[in-house]
Amino acid sequence: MNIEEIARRSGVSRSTVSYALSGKRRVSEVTRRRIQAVIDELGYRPNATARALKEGRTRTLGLVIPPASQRLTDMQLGFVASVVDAAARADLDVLLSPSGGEHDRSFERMVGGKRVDGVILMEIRLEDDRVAHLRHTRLPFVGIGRTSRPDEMSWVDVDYEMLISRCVTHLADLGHRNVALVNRSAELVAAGYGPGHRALAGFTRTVAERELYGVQTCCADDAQSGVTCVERLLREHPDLTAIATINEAALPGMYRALDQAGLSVPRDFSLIGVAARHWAENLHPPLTAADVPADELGARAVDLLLQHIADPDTPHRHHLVSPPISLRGTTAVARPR
Amino acid sequence: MNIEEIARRSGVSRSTVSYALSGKRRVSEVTRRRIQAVIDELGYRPNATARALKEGRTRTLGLVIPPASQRLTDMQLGFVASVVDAAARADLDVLLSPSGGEHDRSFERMVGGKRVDGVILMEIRLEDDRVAHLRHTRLPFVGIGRTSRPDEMSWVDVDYEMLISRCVTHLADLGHRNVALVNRSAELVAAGYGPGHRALAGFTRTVAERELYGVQTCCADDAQSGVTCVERLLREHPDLTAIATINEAALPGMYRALDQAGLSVPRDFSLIGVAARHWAENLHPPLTAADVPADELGARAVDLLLQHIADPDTPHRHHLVSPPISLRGTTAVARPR
DNA sequence: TTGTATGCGTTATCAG
DNA sequence: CTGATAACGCATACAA
Repeated sequence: MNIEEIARRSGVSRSTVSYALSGKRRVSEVTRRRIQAVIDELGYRPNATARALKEGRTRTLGLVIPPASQRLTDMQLGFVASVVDAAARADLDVLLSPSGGEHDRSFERMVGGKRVDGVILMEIRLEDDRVAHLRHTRLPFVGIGRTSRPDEMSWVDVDYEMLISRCVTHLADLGHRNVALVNRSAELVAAGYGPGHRALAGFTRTVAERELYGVQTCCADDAQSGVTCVERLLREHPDLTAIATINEAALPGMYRALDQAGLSVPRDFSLIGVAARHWAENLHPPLTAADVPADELGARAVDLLLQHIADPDTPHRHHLVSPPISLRGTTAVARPR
Repeated sequence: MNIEEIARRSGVSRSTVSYALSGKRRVSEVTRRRIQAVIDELGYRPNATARALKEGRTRTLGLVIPPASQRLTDMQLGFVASVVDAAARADLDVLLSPSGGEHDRSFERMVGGKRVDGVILMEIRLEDDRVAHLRHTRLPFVGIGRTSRPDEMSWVDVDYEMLISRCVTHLADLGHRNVALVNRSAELVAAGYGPGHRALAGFTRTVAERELYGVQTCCADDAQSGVTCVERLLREHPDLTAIATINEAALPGMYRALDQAGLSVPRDFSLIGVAARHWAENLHPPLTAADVPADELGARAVDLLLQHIADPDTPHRHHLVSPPISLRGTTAVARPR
């Protein structure tokens, strides 16, 4: 059933039906009523595809997420949820593209096929082919995360460098002299994943400033890796009294390893990090952490994207958040092991 | 840039370009080469919207998820990931609709606007308006979950009744006589959420069969609620020695409450449940649980949906899984408190 | 082996 | 206030 059918049954032309629906030109009250009655009776809804073809826009946003195979972190899930939510508030749908590498089929379909009016890109690398590609196509897009050239695009991001710096400062203030950074996976960091690099930069800088002894290690994004990673750290660096981390997924394992090493948190060992609030609160004891406002970032990303869609010449804008550290149960004054 | 432009620049007609691309009729090698060269040079990709309008299908699957505001459980996230993955393998995209209630705008857009070739429905209630609506529109759909009339649709589901029954049996075998069921949220159960009702049925039945004392309670889907819920259970039912649950999100809080009550798991108190494997393994100690194979279910749902799309008259099919309980660290022989 | 013409369902312009 | 009609970009039946 299409607009033609409604028109016929209402005894009017297709254009009148269209205008009755859109309100873009006056339609007499009686015919409007008659049309509406037919529409209600048949349950007619305009075909979105035909409309998109005619209007040149799909009323759809693309969301590029990390490949589904690797489980999304709680923070990433928060981004997805808030993007979908914000889009729904603007009556827009969200098309998902699970694409990590550069020449991904679903990404290509979405962008090349003009399936969306704009794209939100997650898990951006310092050098990211997808960014180059999107810039070239002139399709509006916004990053949750940024490349090494911040001015080339609009983005929202978490200031990992600042946050890890604050974490180290907090540990130093508590008297910790030997601290470690547990980063994201080696693959991710090797691929130029921004947060990994920026966290390391913040760690290195602050360790130097406070004249601490610092060690950095990568760790795969899962609990088991968290266990082995912390076991190794404790073994190879017996003086360690604190860990800072940006690796949410490894945290449960890190807790477990500390527990099994007979170290009580925070009495014997301090733990601090950057994480989604729910994640931090759900750990036991709850993690002292900079709570990333995933909701706000996702909503902001959608806002920025909508601006670019409305006016492609909108200058690039950026939104860098550095939420304060919420003191919970996992940091305390240093105590030699 | 469109197919017309490619045709002009290649000195052929639009249809020849189209056929060169689709391979649906012979095109001489030379012209094919020439066309391909132009396409490569301009980076042309057929417009997906126009193609969808012409072909009458969108190459897109709709995935209806619980409203993003309420955080998805790990299991639900697993479903989403596996659906997206399976769809990508079939070169299909996934459109997300965060819709809980009946008259949701995004759901209506997706279904009424014919934006998708088929729908996968999550978090189905025993009586679900969306199911009725989809049946009425004759749009192919598959449930992850099922209504009270299993034969009215195709679905995949977890046999919560069976699984909770097995959990209770396991507890009874260990000598537990006073056990509790921690269900999903009261709102969800009141709304007729299937797993909540079926878990309760399995619990009630098995408690009776084994002549145990059983108590059931709802609990909101978050850690804090898990804490208060277990605190209350321990207070009001001092003889309780074990809990079975299907509430993933509450589990961290349940652990915490037991810990704070001075009860060591599993020595003083047993805990068992139904959960995604990663979730169970990440808890500390790892939860003895029936591991829901979210990946398999999501992939199966896509399979079923593709069959219905290919042939709308395919009879309804069902896939009910009841994975075995993985013994981990949280159940032991009953010890009176 | 290739070209022409039609229609998918809308919206919007032009005419009345 | 309303109707006829031309696009939107593509795929395909029909001609040649």
